[in-house]
Amino acid sequence: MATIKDVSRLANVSISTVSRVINKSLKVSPDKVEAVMKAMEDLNFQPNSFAQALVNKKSNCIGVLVGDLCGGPFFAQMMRGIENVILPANKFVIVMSGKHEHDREKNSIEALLLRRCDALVVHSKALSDQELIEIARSDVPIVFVNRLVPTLEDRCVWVDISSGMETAVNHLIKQGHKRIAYIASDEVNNQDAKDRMDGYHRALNNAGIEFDNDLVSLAFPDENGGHNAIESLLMRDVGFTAFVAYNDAMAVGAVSALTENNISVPEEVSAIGFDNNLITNYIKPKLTTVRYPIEEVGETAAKLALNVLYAREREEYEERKEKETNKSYEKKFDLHEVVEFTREDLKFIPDLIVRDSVAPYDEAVVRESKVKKQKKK
Amino acid sequence: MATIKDVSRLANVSISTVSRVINKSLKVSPDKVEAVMKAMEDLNFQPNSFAQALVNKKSNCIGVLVGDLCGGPFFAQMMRGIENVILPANKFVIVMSGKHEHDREKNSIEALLLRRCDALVVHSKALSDQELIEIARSDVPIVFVNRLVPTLEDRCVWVDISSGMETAVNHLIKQGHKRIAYIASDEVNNQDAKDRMDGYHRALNNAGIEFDNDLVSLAFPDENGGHNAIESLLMRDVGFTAFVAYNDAMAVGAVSALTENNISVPEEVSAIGFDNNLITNYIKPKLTTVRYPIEEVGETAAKLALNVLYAREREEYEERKEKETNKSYEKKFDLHEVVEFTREDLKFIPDLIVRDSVAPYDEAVVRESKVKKQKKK
DNA sequence: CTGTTAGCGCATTCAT
DNA sequence: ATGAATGCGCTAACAG
Repeated sequence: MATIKDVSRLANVSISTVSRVINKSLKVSPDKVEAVMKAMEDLNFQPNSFAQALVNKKSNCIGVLVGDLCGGPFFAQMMRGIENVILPANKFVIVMSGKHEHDREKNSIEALLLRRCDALVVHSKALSDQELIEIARSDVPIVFVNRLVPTLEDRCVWVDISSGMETAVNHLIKQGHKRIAYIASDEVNNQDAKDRMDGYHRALNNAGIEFDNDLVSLAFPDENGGHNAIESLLMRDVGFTAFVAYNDAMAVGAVSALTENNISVPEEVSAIGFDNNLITNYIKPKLTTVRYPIEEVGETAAKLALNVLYAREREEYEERKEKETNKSYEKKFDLHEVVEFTREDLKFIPDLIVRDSVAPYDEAVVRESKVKKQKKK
Repeated sequence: MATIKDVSRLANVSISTVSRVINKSLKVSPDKVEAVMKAMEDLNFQPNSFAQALVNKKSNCIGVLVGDLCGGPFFAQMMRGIENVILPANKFVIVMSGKHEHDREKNSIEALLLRRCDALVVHSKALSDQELIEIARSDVPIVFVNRLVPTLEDRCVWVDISSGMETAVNHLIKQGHKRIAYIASDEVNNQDAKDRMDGYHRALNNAGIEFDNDLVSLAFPDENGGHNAIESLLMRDVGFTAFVAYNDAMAVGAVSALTENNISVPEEVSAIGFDNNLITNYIKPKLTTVRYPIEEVGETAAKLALNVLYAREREEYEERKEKETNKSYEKKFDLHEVVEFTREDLKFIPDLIVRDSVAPYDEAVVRESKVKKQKKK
């Protein structure tokens, strides 16, 4: 590996001159520039990123903590969003996965910090608000994803889950439905579950529809759970013309349970899932669902992280400018525009993916419907 | 950020002593060790990884080039396999995505090399064998995934796709099927397509079943393609009791086309997909399919990369040992066991995931079957 | 066992 | 505009 020294020798200049042409930090006479360029070319010179990092005190790396890249497409999409922003900014991405385990998340963040990442994008589920606040005191800018940490709201990019659920229920209401069941997760204390339930309540409220606890059916949040939840709903004989589900897996199970009971979707019962899993597009009928704008979340988080970083660089620049004799620090600092993010910019509302599993409320159909009379076989 | 110097001052020792306790490279008297430890604790000292990397000429990072983390679960699973190996080895993972674009793949590899990664795991689709061979001449160990590069076979971890297809067809043959259709991709020149077709041929051959070109139906490799392929097969009126598909999406489309034609799966027609997509488990009947052992591939690739690295470190060690006065280099080099990989270790055979879409061949059913008489409506 | 010293490759200041 | 010299934080050779 050729070094700056080799280049300087070949180009018959000092290493400082070489450094100058690399960084375009100061004027160098055209002929020397050319000589240096040629030498770099000939030697296939690449600056040693560690030496640069050591002296510049920055690594040009953005650290990302994810849950598990394999836990569905979620993190993969987030990563894509992050990359979309980081790579054009000429920085690298280092990923670590915390698997939602407390110690692993903690260690990973420490490791990322140790690597002197310029900024961190963190998706933490296992660490407490207090711990995150502690971590955020670090010198390096940290941004949190999918979480709203108190006192750090301007560092949090999150998705308003409850609004997503509200949108789904509203959609059904607009189609004329009033008896809207909720196929819910039985992990009731989970924040996600609470948020969704909130959304469900709010939509009903706003439409002046009274909440009926009989329409809520709890089960484990997977396909079987959805299946069972519908069975239990049918047994209750409560009558409903539509449902929203906690997630797509439950919705799929619910639809298949309805089909088995000869209840057609969407003719007799409209269905809406949540998450926009791939499956939703493959089953019949294609499932209307609610989509997290995950990629956008990733992009925004990355942008925010970059901006906090840029802002700090500016601060540091101003500081030095005051204290020292006015030098051309702009060049060294390579100052970037910093844009302001409002609370609204950092908050995402899931959108409805309209497919085939919702039909308008139809009095005639309901009269004939098997839903009410159906008993579990 | 505290430095080694701060620690040495606080502990009243020299920086070398501190360095020694950090790296456990030489014996240090217990009392000093304790003092240093305490000082490190107090100052919350973390060695600067760049300074270390600069002087050690290694980064403790493994670079990974993937296609696109979002292109399905493929790369995510591969990453998990890689992480399973790299993290316990106390190294980091840097990922870049090449998106299967020639220039992007090339740039990403260069960037990874520039970062002085200790080793690279590369999944390249867009670069030519020649380019990969060129790249592999680099000082840093490079391992290729899902590709068999000529002359670099011992650096390639790959999946024997054609054997996977063979297994699938064999499974059907063992169930007594003889008229086995192949729902194939129309991208016939694609290497993947060729491999699968090979497997199909081989299985038939070994079972003494004559290849019938009428049983092969080409279409675009997605759900609709599978749908159309079945339609076209039915129009041909050739008669078949089972099919294998190029991928799961096609299989799903094919199954839905059969259902629409009142042909039941698996009673009248057995079906096998390929890839083990999540969907396969969600449709009715659950789809028997062929699974790439992607995670294992990732693990093996990572292990191989690590081993090549360890082997080089050993070489370098031996070299220095000869030339120089016998010092305790083992400590610096921290030599690792290097295990041999045989060709077989690097080659993976996909396995069959048996689900509900395959039934034994049944003469009686076939007599009644609508398959032969069916025409496109 | 331990402290002193000399780089690793680069950016930057200080002279010129 | 340019070269010489200094130091970033650390490891390792050298000399006690």
